Amino acid sequence: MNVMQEMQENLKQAIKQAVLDAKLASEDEIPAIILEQPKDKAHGDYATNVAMQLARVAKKAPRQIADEIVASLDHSKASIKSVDIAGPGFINFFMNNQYLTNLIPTILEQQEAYGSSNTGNGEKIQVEFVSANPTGDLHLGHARGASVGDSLCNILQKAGFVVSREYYINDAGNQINNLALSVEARYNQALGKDFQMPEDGYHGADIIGIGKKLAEEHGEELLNKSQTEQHAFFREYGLKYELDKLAEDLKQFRVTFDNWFSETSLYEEERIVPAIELLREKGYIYEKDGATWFRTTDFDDDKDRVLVKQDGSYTYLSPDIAYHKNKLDRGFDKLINIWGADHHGYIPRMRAAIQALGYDADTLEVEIIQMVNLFENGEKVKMSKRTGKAVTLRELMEEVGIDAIRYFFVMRSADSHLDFDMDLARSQSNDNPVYYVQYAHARICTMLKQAKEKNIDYADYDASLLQSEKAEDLLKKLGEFTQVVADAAVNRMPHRIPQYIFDLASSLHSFYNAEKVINEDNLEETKARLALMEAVRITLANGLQLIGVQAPESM
RNA sequence: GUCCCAGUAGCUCAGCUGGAUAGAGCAACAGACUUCUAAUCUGUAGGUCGGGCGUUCGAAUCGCUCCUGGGACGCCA
Repeated sequence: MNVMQEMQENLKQAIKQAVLDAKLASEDEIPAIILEQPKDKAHGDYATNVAMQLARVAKKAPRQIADEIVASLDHSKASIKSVDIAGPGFINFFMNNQYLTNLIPTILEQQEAYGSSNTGNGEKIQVEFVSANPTGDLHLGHARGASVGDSLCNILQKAGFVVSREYYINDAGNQINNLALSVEARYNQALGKDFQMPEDGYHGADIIGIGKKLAEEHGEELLNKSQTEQHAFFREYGLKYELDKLAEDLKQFRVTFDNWFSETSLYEEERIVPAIELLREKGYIYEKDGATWFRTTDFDDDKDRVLVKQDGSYTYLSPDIAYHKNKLDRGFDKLINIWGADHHGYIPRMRAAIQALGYDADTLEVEIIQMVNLFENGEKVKMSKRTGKAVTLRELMEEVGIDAIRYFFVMRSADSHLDFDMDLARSQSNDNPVYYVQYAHARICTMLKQAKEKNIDYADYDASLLQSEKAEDLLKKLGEFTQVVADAAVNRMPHRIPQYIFDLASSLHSFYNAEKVINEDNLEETKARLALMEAVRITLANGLQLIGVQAPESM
C-alpha cells in the first residue's frame, strides 16, 4: 500500500468509527464507505456520501446525519485539516497535504517499479490476442487488438497479476488449403502463366510476393512435382512465410508473445477426440442428422452447435474446445480472449464449453474490440480482405509511426467503434495527443540535464518546500498512479492509462509555465522542484511503458 | 425477427459499481515567448447527455419502450 492508499484507508476507518460513535448505525448496517475526489476543489480533497446512504437506516435527514458524523470524527487520526458539510449532505474533507511530499522519495526510490501493486495477488491470467489467420497481412483491426491486448497485459502485470500472452495459430482449417491454392496461383502467375485464383483465395499483396519469390528461387522446377507434393509444399512454405511475417510485424510493433499455440498440434497430439468424449461422458453430446452436436442450450446459448459434421470433419468449435481445455489444464485461474466484434456471437457457445468442462462461466472473459474505420482526407477508406485493399499494419507503421498508432488505439475504450484519422495520427503537431505527453517527458529531461550541467545535485532536497498550488496538483496526480493502474487492470480498461498520463502531462505543462524550476538564486527550492520533476518523469515514463509508447529525452 | 456495441459541445471522445454547477482534446474567439523547448500555457464561448415513461432524496449512469448507426446470427473460420 502506498502513502495515498494508506491515507485513504485511514480516512475511511475514521469515518466508519465516527458513524459508530454517533450511534447512527450498527456495524453491519454501515455501507462500504466511498471516497470520491470532487471535481471542484472547493469541495475538498475527498468527499463521502455516507450521510445520504444512511438516511434510511438512521431515519434522519442527511444533513443532520452529516452533522453528527462530523461531531464524532477524530480529526487527529487521518491527516484531516478541515471538514465541510455541503449540498444535500456531502461531507467534504480537506486534507493536511504534508503527507503528499512523502510521495517523492517513494517514487525516486521505486523508479520503474512505481505504480506496481499486489492487487492481482498473483492470480494467473492467460491473455490470448491477435490470433490472426496466417493468410495475409495484419490490418487495422488486428493492430487495435494487438495494442489493447499488449497494454492490458502490461497493466495486469504491473498490478500484480501473473500474465501469459498467447497467440493461437489457425493453421489447420480450410483456410490453409486456400492459402496453398492462392500461393500456387500466384507462383504460376509469376511464371507468366494464365492461372485463376481459387474461389476463396487470398488476394493480398503478400501472397503475390510469395509467388514472385518462389518463381525467382525455383523457376519452373516446382511444376515437376506431383499435385500432392506441390500442394504440401505451397502449404508449408506459405504458412511459414506468413507466420514469420506476422511475428516480425508484431515484434516491430513492440508486441511479443510467451507462446504461439498451433491448432495443428491439437490434431497431432490427439486432443480433440478426448475433449469431445469428455463432454459426451458428462451428457452434453448427442447425434442428429448424421452429425455430432453439443447441447450448448444447457448454458444460455440460443441453439445447439455441431461439433462433427456429416462428412466427418470438425467444425471450428471442436478444436477450440480442445484448445480451451488445454489452457485450463495448464493451470490458469482466468482466461481472457480478445476478439474482434465480428466474433461476439461466438461467446455463448465458448462459455458453454467452459462450463460443460466444469468451470465457472466467468473463468473465461472475452473482451470485444469494436470495429475500426479508417479516415483519410476526411473520407472513409474502404477495407476489404477479399480484394486485398486493406491498409496493413506494416504500412501504417511506416506512415504514421508506432507511438501514435499504439496511443490512438489504446486511448479509446475498446468497446467503442473507433475512427482512426490518418491525417491526425500522422501530423506532428499539437493536435496529436501522443506528442503532448511525450513532450512533457522530454521537457523534464531537458531541465534535469541543465541542472546537471550547472552541477546542481538535488539528492538532499527538502520536499516540504513544495507548497504552491501547481506543485500540489502535481503531487496529488502522481499519487493517483498506482490506483489508476490497479483500476485499469481489475476493470480491464487499458484506456485509463492514456487518460491519466495525458492529465499528468497537462499538470506538468501548467506547472512549467507557472514556475521556474531552476533558479540559482534559490537553490533549496530548485532542488525540491528538481526532485518533483524527476518524480513526474518517472511516472510519465512508466505510464507510457504500459501502453508501449516511447518516452523520448528530447524532441 | 433475435442478440451485441454505440448515440454526450461544431468534430473525436471521457464520464456509466446512481451524487454537488456533465468534462477533455480539436476547431472558434481573446491573450502570454529578452524567461529551464510556444509540440506549451491562461482565459472566453459552446449541451433539452437520441426521444419517452418509470425506479428514488437524487439518473448521462439503473429498468422498460421507441428511434438512428454499426456488427453478429453457418454442418465457414
